[in-house]
Amino acid sequence: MRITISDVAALAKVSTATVSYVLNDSNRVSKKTRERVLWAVEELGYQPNALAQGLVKDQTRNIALVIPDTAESVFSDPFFPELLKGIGTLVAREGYFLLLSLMSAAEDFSSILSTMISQRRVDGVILASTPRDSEVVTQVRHGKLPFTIIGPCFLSDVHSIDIDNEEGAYRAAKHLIELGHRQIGYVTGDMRFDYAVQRYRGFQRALEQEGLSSSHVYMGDATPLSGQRGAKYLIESDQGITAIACASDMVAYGVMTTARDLGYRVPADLSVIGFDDISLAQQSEVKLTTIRQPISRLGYLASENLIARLKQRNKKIEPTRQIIETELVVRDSTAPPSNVRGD
Amino acid sequence: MRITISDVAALAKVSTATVSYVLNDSNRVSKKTRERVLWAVEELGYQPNALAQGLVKDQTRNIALVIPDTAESVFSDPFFPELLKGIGTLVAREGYFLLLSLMSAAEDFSSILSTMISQRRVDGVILASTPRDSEVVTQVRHGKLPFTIIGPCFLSDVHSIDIDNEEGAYRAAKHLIELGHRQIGYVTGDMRFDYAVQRYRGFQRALEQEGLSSSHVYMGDATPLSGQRGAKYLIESDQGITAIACASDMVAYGVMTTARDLGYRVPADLSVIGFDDISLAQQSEVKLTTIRQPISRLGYLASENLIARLKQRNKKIEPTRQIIETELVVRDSTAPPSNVRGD
DNA sequence: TATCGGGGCTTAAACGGTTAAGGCACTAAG
DNA sequence: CTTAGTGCCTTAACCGTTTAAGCCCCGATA
Repeated sequence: MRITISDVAALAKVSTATVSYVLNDSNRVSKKTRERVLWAVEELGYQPNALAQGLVKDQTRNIALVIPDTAESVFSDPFFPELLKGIGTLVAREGYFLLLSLMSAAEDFSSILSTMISQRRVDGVILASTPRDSEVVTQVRHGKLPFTIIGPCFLSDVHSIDIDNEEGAYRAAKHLIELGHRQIGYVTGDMRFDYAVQRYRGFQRALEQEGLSSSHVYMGDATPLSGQRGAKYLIESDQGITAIACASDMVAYGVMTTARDLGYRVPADLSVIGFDDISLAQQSEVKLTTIRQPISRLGYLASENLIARLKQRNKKIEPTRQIIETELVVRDSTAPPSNVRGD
Repeated sequence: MRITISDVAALAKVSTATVSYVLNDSNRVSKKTRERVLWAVEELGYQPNALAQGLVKDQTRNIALVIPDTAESVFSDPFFPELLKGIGTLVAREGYFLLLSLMSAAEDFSSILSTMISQRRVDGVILASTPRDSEVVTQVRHGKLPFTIIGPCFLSDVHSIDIDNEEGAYRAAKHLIELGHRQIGYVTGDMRFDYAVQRYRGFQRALEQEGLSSSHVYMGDATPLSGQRGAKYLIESDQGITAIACASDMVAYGVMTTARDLGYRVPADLSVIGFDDISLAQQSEVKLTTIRQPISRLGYLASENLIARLKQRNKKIEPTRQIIETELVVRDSTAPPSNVRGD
């Protein structure tokens, strides 16, 4: 049998109430008694039972991380581990625990999710990489728990945090234009996700602003494979494309390998720019120019937002939508096009 | 306020005990009453509070997944997401929830771990990618909870599951030898982990069995970067190496990129074989020959083992060590060496 | 001296379930 | 007509905490 508060109380020769007061709100107890209690706690190695504590306080100190991604992309993309790192850091520091809920693992995800919420297994929820029109958001909202969304979100009364995808992609395209490129291709991500749509829009805006054609586009799905196909398609369509912007680094990776296979040197014959700045991008033979998004920071801030609200309990905090800026990181995969260089 | 068992009892005009009996052990209640109770449950959308239930039953239905990896490797390696997939599948199916505990996220990991255990937040623990000599194992064992280890483990009274690393690496080397290679290099993983040591031994055994030199070795750390360095080192040492075996696919990836940079074509001038069979390996321009380890299956079986024991409660189950076989997957990155092909 | 105030502890009632034990009504057996 | 047995439900104790309310004692005040 485990050590309970009664064992401590007996050893310290006080009631369980006193022990509890010492442990929670210690200035109500005399110094002498408090020390005796703390000694007993130490002596027995007492730790309060989280369930009993939670039952009376109506809190679990658990936070759910929900990834309702239908695709495998969460798993092949290093996005997820990075995010987890940021979330895990703050959650651990604040004395919370992380309950992981992966859609891909479950036959009936929505029932598992609602079970988790209505059984009160968590105090709050972090929602990441939700596809557009996902009913998961509705469901979580219905659970009446505080929750924070990481990624695009168009609901006004919801706390969310995201990077500026549109602006990021705009900067990427702008960078290529400033290098002198005029025929620029684009390989999209999975357009069922809003981030992919937003990035595509940023690309488009930059090109149209300069009066360039933004029609060299391949619809991909965020995998390296779609990058390979995209590169093949764009290069072989033979419209003199000298640069390809990509919706993600993984896509850019695929683009680069195929470009090389087709005899194009990067960046001499073809400039490639990615989006994300995953660590792999710095380990490829041609270091990828990309748009850095602070993924783990995103996770950190989301947990911070959620935990702050959990601490307040009743006091309402006004819903916020935080947008984190991205950053252009110039490495080796982009250069002026050969005709410009020649001049 | 939430709906409790009393609300259901009131609506169904029975005592809370009856409701509980219906929900748990329904053949003790008359059909008529049972139906009325079930109707009330449905009507109110009642879900039992997990904390209250856990308190009296002394179980949480939470399982901890502990990754005490110090290195970043868990995050850059796709091993982790795959594992999660396997674990998540069974855990969800059995009505458990997954509590994630990542070392890299925590300042004081061991205190977080012991808190989690002694506060009784979980019923059991799955331990993955534990480095050799990690005190985490001791700590978990001290918690007196059932736990299962994924990966190498030399303790006899512990449940563990692993792949046959030694045999896998042996097969990889054997494959190269059978193709006709005689000068074979090896890039190791992070040798602080036993899996890396075991794989290295398998490689060594195969070569020594054939009377070949097993001294062309580069000590890596499981990253693509160390693969790049390893390739450079092995090729430039100029001992006529025609093939390189790698401790992991990520390493093999690095080896291939550098080999190509140095003007070696894969597999014409250099054969490369990996280990893991991660999905990226099939998306590279030269599809990687590798040793497949069923990572997600490993996770699945580990959870299966743990959950089976949780269901038994008191009845002891004899500790087992399961070893899963690996499989050679021949793709495009290996071929006979040019001198042999020439004949 | 009686009253009051307050510090410092304890008592006991929650929290929301489970489950052993008991009670009640009815039927079958002696 | 009692007794025993059985099916079905309820009562109440319990799990391990927290916390409002109460009690006791002591010193200060009137």
